[in-house]
Amino acid sequence: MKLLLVEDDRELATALKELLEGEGFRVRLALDGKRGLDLALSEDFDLILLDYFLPSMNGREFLKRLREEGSKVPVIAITVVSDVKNKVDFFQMGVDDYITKPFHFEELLARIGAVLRRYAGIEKAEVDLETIRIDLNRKRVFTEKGEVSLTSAEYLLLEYLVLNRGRFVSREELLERALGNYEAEGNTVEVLIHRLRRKLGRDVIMTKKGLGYRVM
Amino acid sequence: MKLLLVEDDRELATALKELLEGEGFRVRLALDGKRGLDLALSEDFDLILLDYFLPSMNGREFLKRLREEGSKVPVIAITVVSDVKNKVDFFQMGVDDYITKPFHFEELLARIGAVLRRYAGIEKAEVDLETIRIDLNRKRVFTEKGEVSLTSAEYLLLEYLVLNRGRFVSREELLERALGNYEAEGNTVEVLIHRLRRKLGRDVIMTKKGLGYRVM
DNA sequence: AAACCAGTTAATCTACGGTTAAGCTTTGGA
DNA sequence: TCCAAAGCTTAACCGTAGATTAACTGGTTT
Repeated sequence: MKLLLVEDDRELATALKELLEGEGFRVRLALDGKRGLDLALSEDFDLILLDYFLPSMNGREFLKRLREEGSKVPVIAITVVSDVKNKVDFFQMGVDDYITKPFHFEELLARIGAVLRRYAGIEKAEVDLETIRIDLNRKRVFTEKGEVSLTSAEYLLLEYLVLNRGRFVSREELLERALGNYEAEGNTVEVLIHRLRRKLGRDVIMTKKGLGYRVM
Repeated sequence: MKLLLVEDDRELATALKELLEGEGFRVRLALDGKRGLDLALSEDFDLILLDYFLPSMNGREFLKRLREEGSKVPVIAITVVSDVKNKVDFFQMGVDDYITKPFHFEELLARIGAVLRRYAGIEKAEVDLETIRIDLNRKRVFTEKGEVSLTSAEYLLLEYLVLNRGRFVSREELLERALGNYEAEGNTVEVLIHRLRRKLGRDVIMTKKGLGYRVM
């Protein structure tokens, strides 16, 4: 397993590198964003660990360029504070997972393991419903008519419903758990459900007044 | 409400403790798994918050030992992995809920509330009657012909009758306890019973004049 | 700076489902 | 076997949860 660690704090970087190598990973180190990007594009890595607040090039910029070049390498972002408004913003950038500093090394290992497993396809990767099929790894959704393109929020909502299929999920739970929005206000969920139904068909998601939404 | 917080990160632990105490909980703190387990087994707690990645004893081990000793205290796991595979594992280990770091305090509060409520209530599972089967967790009802869709009020009525099966329940009791309507007026219950009978079959709910309704 | 995209908000519309009402049927005591 | 009271059935009513549509906003792209 070949990892790329992009981290400007030399001390932390070398410490992490050694620890990861102790776990059997091969680790390349880049002390700034530009070099990191060059490396990421010129070599094949299984995973990139990216400090999100690099002085030279921040994580957002890094990710944008990386994805523009067509790279699909999974990325775990290292952030300082969870100042991200909600999950949508974050995952929209193409991050697979994130961890907040300071963290325990075990936590990082667990996340690396989870992401790698996800990408290796060891995890259950697909869910087949009556009329739709969902690729959980690639985050793609297919109907009888072919693939449909969902926005981030639409996808998160659908995924949550599918992973909890069989039971009714309340609007509040969807807002909080699926979208990560804790100041539940407004009818966002209703609008997103409506859009999902338009794309997937009317009968994939059912409503029960007072209980919430259910798939299947 | 007495909580046990098992968390080795001293900073996070004390912060959480204070926040929880601010919410009116009594909180005991254990900074490692062994001490946590001792406490859990020697005192009565309403709920345990367990960091799943303790250095000394991990969550799995903790839970195994806890349950081996016969404790039925509900446990909320604090974890960093967020994949579904583990969700199943967790619940198999006897975890009631879990929350992934980093989390908002409000979310933790919500989950604590949910678990406590669940435990305060009647134990729920599945009830099999002669002709119908009821999944109390998912609020779903099946007859020989397949699933029937009940409205909220219909379901509440049926659930109450089933949980009190064998005895006659008066119209007033149903209205007040099952539906929560304390200004008993009109014949709502009769209409709902009628609709239930139409959906479930005539012989599931029987009437005794002057006494009320009964499910066997 | 104009156009675009995606999530949220706001305003309006719809219909679900609990309630009411009115007439019908069954029960069981005299 | 009568007949009131209790319960059943049906249809209509209507408030509100949810659906729908369009406009808004902040960020990003051209």
